[in-house]
This record gives sequence, C-alpha cells and structure tokens, in this order.
Amino acid sequence: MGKKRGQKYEAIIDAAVKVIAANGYHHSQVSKIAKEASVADGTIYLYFKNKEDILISLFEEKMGQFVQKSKEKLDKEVSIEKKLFMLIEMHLMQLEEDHNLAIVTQLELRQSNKQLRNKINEVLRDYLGLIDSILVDGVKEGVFPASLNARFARQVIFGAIDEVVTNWVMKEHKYELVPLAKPLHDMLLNGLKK
Amino acid sequence: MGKKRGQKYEAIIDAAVKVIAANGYHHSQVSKIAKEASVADGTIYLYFKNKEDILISLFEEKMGQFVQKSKEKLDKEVSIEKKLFMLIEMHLMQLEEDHNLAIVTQLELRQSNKQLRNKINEVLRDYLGLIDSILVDGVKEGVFPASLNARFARQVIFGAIDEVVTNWVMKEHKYELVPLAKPLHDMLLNGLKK
Amino acid sequence: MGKKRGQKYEAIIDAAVKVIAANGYHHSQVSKIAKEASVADGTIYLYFKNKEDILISLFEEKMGQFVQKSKEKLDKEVSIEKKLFMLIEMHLMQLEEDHNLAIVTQLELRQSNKQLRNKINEVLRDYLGLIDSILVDGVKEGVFPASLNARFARQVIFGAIDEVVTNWVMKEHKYELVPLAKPLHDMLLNGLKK
Amino acid sequence: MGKKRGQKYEAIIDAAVKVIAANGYHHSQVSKIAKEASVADGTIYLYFKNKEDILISLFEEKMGQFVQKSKEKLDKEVSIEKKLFMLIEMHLMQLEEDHNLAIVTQLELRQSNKQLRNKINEVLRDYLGLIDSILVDGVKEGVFPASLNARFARQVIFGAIDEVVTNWVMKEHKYELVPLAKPLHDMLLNGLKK
DNA sequence: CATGAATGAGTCTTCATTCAT
DNA sequence: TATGAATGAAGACTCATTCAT
Repeated sequence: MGKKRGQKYEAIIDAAVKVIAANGYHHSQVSKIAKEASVADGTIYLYFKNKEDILISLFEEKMGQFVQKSKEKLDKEVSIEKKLFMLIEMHLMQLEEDHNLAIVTQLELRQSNKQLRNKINEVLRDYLGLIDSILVDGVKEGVFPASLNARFARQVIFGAIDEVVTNWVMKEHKYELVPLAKPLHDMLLNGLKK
Repeated sequence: MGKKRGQKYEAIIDAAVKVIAANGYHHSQVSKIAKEASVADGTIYLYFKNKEDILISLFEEKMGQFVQKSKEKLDKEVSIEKKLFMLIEMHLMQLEEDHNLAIVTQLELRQSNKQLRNKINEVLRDYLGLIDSILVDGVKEGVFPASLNARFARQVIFGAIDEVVTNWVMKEHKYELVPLAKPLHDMLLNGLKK
Repeated sequence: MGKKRGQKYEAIIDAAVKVIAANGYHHSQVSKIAKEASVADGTIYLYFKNKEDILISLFEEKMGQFVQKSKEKLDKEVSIEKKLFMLIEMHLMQLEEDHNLAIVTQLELRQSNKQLRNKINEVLRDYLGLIDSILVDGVKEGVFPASLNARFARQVIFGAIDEVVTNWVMKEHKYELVPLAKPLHDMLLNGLKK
Repeated sequence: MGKKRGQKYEAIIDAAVKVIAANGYHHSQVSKIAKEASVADGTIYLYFKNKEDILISLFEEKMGQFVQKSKEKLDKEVSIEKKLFMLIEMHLMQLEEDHNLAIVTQLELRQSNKQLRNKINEVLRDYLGLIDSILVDGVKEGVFPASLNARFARQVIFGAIDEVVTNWVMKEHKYELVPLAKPLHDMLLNGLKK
C-alpha cells in the first residue's frame, strides 16, 4: 500500500464522502465508491487496507485539514473570548461548507464498531486538545475561574456544538448554521465564566 | 403481531439490550438475541416486525420508562432551577443504573440508518419536550431572559449531557456519573440565565 | 452444526463427489454443489463448517465405509496370503465401483493445503493400520521374515496399489482394475517374502 | 516469448521452487515469486505464458536434470540389478539433496488441474521410459521372467519409490532417505524376479 | 527488455426472514 | 402461539494478467 498521497487516493476519499453521504455507510458498497472515483474495485485495495480503512482515512484526512485551519485562525486571535468564538465559528463554518462531509461526520461515522470508534477518538484528540488549550489559557488569564475542570468543560462545549450541528444535519440543512455561533458562544462563555 | 405485552416481549427486549451491549450492534444476530431470550428465532417475528423493530421497540420501551420516571420526579419540584437539576440528575442516574442500556443508547443505537434514526428522534421528542417545558416555564417566571431560544437552548443542554454520558461510556464507566450533575447544572444554568 | 446424519448431509456429500469429479476441486463452487444436492447454498453451512470441511467429511465418510468393508472381508480369511490379496482386491474393487469417488481420492483430494493433507492422513491411518496388522501377523506366522520393517513395507504396498489406481484413473478407466489384483499381489508378496 | 535461457528465467524458476515450498501452491502469488526473484511482476510474463507455465517449466527444467543425471549414472552400470539400484538411489538422493524441490514435486505439484497434470505426466514419461528400459533389458537378459508386464511393473516401482519419498516429506525430512534405497531395491527386485 | 500500477472477474460466507409442522 | 431448519440475496476482497511508460 503506497498509502497517503496520489490523486487516486484523494479521488477515492472524496468519492467515499459523496457516496456515504448519499447512501449511508452500510449501503455504500466498495464497488459503488470505486465507480464514483472512476477506478476499479481492486484499486481501492492498493490505497486502503479494507473498507473500514477508507472511513478512518477519510476522517483523518478531513479532520486533519479541519484542525489545521482552525488552528491557523485561532493563532491570529489573542483574546480568549474571541478564540472561543473563532473555534465555534470555524467548526460550524467548515461543516456548513461541505454538507456531505457534515452528514458523514455527524451521522454515518457514528455507525461504527468499538474499534473504529476508538480510532476516531484518537484522531479527534487533536481537536479536543485545541479546546483544552483555550480553557487552560482562560484560567491562567483569569477569564475562567481557577476551579474550572477543563476536561469536563471541554465535553460540555464539544457536546453542545456537536449537537447543534447534528440537529442541523437532521433537519437537512434547512437553516443557516454559522449564525448560531454567536448564541452558542454567549451561552457557553457565560456558563464557563464566573 | 400481538405486539406490546407478554413476558416474551419483555424477555426479548431485555435480551437485546444485553446482547447488543456485549457484542455490538453488528455482531448481535437475531439468533443470538433469541438464544439469550430463550425463545426460538421464529418467535422473535411474532413480537417484532423485523430486526430493526426490536431496536425501535427497545428504545421506545426504555425511553418511555426513562421519561416517565423523570416526569414524576420533576412534578414534585416547583423551582425551575431544581427542575433542571432533577432532569440532569435523573438522566445521569438512570443510565448509570443500567450500564448495558447506556452502551446501547450512547453507542450502538447510533449505528443505524437514516430511517431508524428518524424513528429514534420521534421517540426522543417526548424527552426533548420535557426540557423545552422547563425552559419555557423558566422564561415565563423570569428565570431565563425572554430572548432565550428554547429550541436552541435545548440542543445545548441535551448535547452537553449526552456528551458527558458518552464520555463516561467510552471510558468504560471508570468513574461515577451522578456527581457530575452538579457541575453540569451550574454551567448550563449559568449559561442560560444571563 | 447438527453434523453427521440427516439425508441432507448425505445428499451434499454425494453431490460433492459428483461435482468435484466432474469439474475438479477448484471449479467446484459451493453453489454448484448445493444445486446438485438440491439445497440452498446456505444449507451447506448448516452441515459443514466451510468448503474444505465438505472435502474432509467426504473423505471421512467414504473412507470409513471403505475401511469397514475391507475389514469385514479380511476377518473372514485366515491365511495371510489371502488377506493381503483380499485387501488389494477390495481396494481396487471399491474404487472401480465408484469412478467419481476414485477421481476424487486419486486426483482432486491431493489438491489440498498442508493442513487438509494432515487431516486426510489422520483418516487414512486406519487403513494403513489394516495393512500393518497383516504384515505384523505375517511376521508372527513366519510368512514374512522377522527382519521385515512393517512401516516401510506398508509404504511400498500402499504406494504400489495407489499408483496403479491413479494410472487407471488417469487413463480414464479405459481398462478393468480388479484383474490387476492378482499380479499386484504376486509381486508384492514375492517382494516381501524373501 | 524468449522462453528458455537467460538468467532471469532460471531465477524465476528457482524463486518459484523456494516460494511454493515455503508457502504452498495456493499462497504462492505471482507477485511473491517475482519479489523472490527480484524482478517485476510483469517480467514474469516475458518468460512464461502464465502462472501455470511456471509450474510446468519448473517441472520440465528440474525433471530434465533429474533424468539426465540418472541416465548418466545408469550408463556406467551393466548389471540389471545394479541399474535398478542406481535408479532408486539416484531418485532418493536427488530429492534428498533439495528439500524444497522434494516438497514441490511430492506435495504442491499435485495440487493442479487435470490439464496441468497431463502436462506433468508428459514430462514424467521420459523418466518412466528409463524404468521401462531396465525392465525390458532385464527380461531380455533373463533376470526377469518373460511374463513380466513392464508397464505394470513400472507403476509398482514408481508408486513404491514415490510413496516412500512422500512419506519422508510428510514427516518433514526427519530421517535419512538414501539409506532406504537398499531395502526398496531388495523388495522390488525380489517381487519382480521369480 | 523491464516495470509496477491498475484492472475486474470470480466466490465463499453470513444472517435476516420464512413456513411447514 | 411456538419452533428451528431451510432459504438465498448480497458484498468484501484477492490476484492473475495487462499495458502505458
């Protein structure tokens, strides 16, 4: 497996996002993904160990970009409050920009066995670390109380954002997502402060 | 289908929870559930339309009890703040009481197709309505600002609680869940109040 | 697996012999065997663990009968010489009676991996034991010299008979096999006696 | 196809023997043989028509040398008895010298379809002719009775030697093979004479 | 001559569901 | 109601072979 890189690799990942978003993971046969990517079935296996590996790689690839972009944005901000806002907005923005990806991350990717779920959590760790760092810095700077349990607060933040996105996906993207960044930020910041 | 009622009906539901928690959704064959319930494979189909129907019924049954118990508790409280606390605590308590059920609701039940997921959301609506009513009453009583978007706030609340429970399940119930009710309540109430 | 017994079990074994003899092991798809046996593909797996297990079971079943019949015949003889003749004749006779089985045992069954081959040798052990007992008795009775290495002699005997049968199969049963019992017996007995 | 000759041709044959002996025929993919031979997969097809052709060529090549060497040895002998002994000893010796080749000829090469088996028999014909000539000469010289059926006797001889070698391979070469030449010779010569 | 990325036909096995008893 | 033997559709994966470079 010459994994990672190569336009075929990218093509298969993109095809997978499209096919899985449209049909759901369990109705996304490897042959369907191959067809969408305009490669032979067997070619898939030159780039991925098995079907599950497509899913993992997809998540790694997309989540990597996701975290990268978020980081870049955050680095330009100094205020903790704005950093938190930026994080929320970027989260909503990036998923709103790619409806298919949103469907896959919010719905289809959860349809997985314990093993895959652990893999996903591993990948997710980077992003959660990003939230943590904001919280820790916030405590240092006195924006959040010293008593704040960062790990716990991070769960609340992530859970809230995630649920808002999931609802948006479930409602079939009927409304705009990014404008929800402000009320989300208000509520979370308020909840954390004092 | 003589659906609903009959001890075999209950036995199959309980067997399903046990088997799915132990083996994961995709390794929980109908025959395995039948064996655990001490009935023949075919008997399953006298009580359930198909395999998916077991899942839906399981969720209806357990969620029905869940909501019922929560309602009863909440009715005994008058203060909005305490109602919200009660809701959170009951949520955590009931899932902590039944580890298998927690695994099924937090992890395995999400491994489903769009159709089943819609069914689940239908069932969930009752519970979300419970949260809504607290929020609406809170606005009326002036505990929450009139500007509060109940639907949105409910997503934040549910998302936060849900994520906390999911984390607990993923960490294999290594710590106690109910004590997290207080910090959760503090944070959420704070976030809502303003 | 309710293995062993049941007319379906027998039907599948017999179908397998027929299909494998006609098409060769590697072109005998499970579905082809199922069709020949007039059962569904899945039914095969109620009686056999996997495709290879059909082959093993086939050999166990047929070889069991083969050895059983040979034993019964041998028990009726007292003279060592005649016992050896009976063994050879029965060997040739039983395979001549069932051309398909002969093809399978002489050709197709050898197309197997080390693991299966060991299984086959296990099954074969009974038959080789039969040869051994004749040789040991022969030494006791003074028909064969005390210096006779039974294990070695058995290999020579089995190898000779086996090769004669294989040649007959390769020549597509163009001539009669049983008449070869006498010259085979002459040669082997002569070779052993000294 | 520039078949026959070229060091790559030899390298591929030798790689095939090694790989097949180590992994068994069915786990010896063309790519594995190519790797072992340090050539590209496609290069195989410059020297061999297809995978099966590797096997046939392997057998032709090795068997050719085998027969050649045996012939040379036999030509130095005049006595029929010694010729038979030489043949047996050379057979055992050459296979004992190359364990991998022995595995391939005794076990893996039998895992083939009818077509390939016929090809192999064709190649084998030369060797069987060698045995025949000893028998025919033996009859002429009066060492064997005029009634001897050479074709039949050859099967017995070949079957006996072959089985002895196969047993040795199956027992994973735990004992020495060449010393069995004498008892084999004794037994076979005795059986033929009279 | 040599390469090796790409192809795609081919098949074993699982398991939800049925139905004769 | 209850049984469980039987069904058969469906799909991931392998690997011999090709061909553009």
